[in-house]
Amino acid sequence: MIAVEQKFEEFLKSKELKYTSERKLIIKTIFSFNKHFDIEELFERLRKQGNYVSRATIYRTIPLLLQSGLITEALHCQDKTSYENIFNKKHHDHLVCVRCGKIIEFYNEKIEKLQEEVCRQHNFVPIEHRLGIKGYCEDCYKKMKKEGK
Amino acid sequence: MIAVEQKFEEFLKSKELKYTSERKLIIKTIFSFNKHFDIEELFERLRKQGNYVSRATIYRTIPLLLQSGLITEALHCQDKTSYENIFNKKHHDHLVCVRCGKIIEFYNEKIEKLQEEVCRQHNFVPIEHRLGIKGYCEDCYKKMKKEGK
DNA sequence: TTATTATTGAGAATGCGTCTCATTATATAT
DNA sequence: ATATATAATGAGACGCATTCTCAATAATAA
Repeated sequence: MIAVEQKFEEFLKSKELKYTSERKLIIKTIFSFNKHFDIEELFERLRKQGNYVSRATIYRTIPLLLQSGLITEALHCQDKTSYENIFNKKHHDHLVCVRCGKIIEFYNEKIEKLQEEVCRQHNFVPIEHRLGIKGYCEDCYKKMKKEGK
Repeated sequence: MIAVEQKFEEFLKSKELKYTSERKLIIKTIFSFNKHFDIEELFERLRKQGNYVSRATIYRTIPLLLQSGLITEALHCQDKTSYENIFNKKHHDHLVCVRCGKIIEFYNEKIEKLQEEVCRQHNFVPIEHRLGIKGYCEDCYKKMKKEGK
């Protein structure tokens, strides 16, 4: 069993919850993605593999994965909620292109440190943060200039 | 007429849209708030003032206020979308207490500069950014410790 | 194996937000 | 002022993501 499955199983056990076959399928499928995903994509991918898992079950499993720290809610790019695999991934923030939807991940140590400082100044105990910068990626910016917009 | 109303009227004029009595009521009401608000709160506040404006109209007015730069979408704290008055307000980011919902606004020049640098490194042209740090405010942290959690 | 309890799937229910359309209000030109 | 063109409104239907209900089933521990 791969590490992420083990971690999820341990999490469930600690809460006296059951590691069902549906939950196994869900976690395996999510971690075979390399990117962000939404509920419908996950549902479809499972179905195409021949593993039907009801939407209700998927919706019920997501909060468990969030709590166990294996996934996190991604930026609300358009309208639908999407998630991101963060198991064994270093924390990072995002540049989101508003034109093509491309997501560039970045990490800046200095920004992280400054955030800690801000929290200290306000006697605030941080749990997590989210920094998203919306704008135009290089390609889209060039295209826009060509189109004279 | 106060400045914010004038700015909204000018915005509408520039788009050949009409400055209706409903839009006047909406903007007056929003700017009599000092804080963040959601659609339902706005609807209720208008109704209690004796100014019924349909939800449809409120929903149709919000994008205009966003476009005109008078309000901005706030962090998705719980589940529902909320907005924030930003007319004549300096940009700021947020500390959000996950226990009591308190929002602390902050501004850090160094963080802003570093973000610009990150964008430059990725040839990314920023439009806007959102930094939200979730955690526990001073009071809630103390209460939690007392309760031994 | 049995008992206990959590989990599942189907579909109903909820709730936010959008759309439709007939009626009304606004802005502009006359 | 009045007429004209067009945008805006409200009511309620609608769409869609998410949650809930409940009877049947599966997982765990004794």
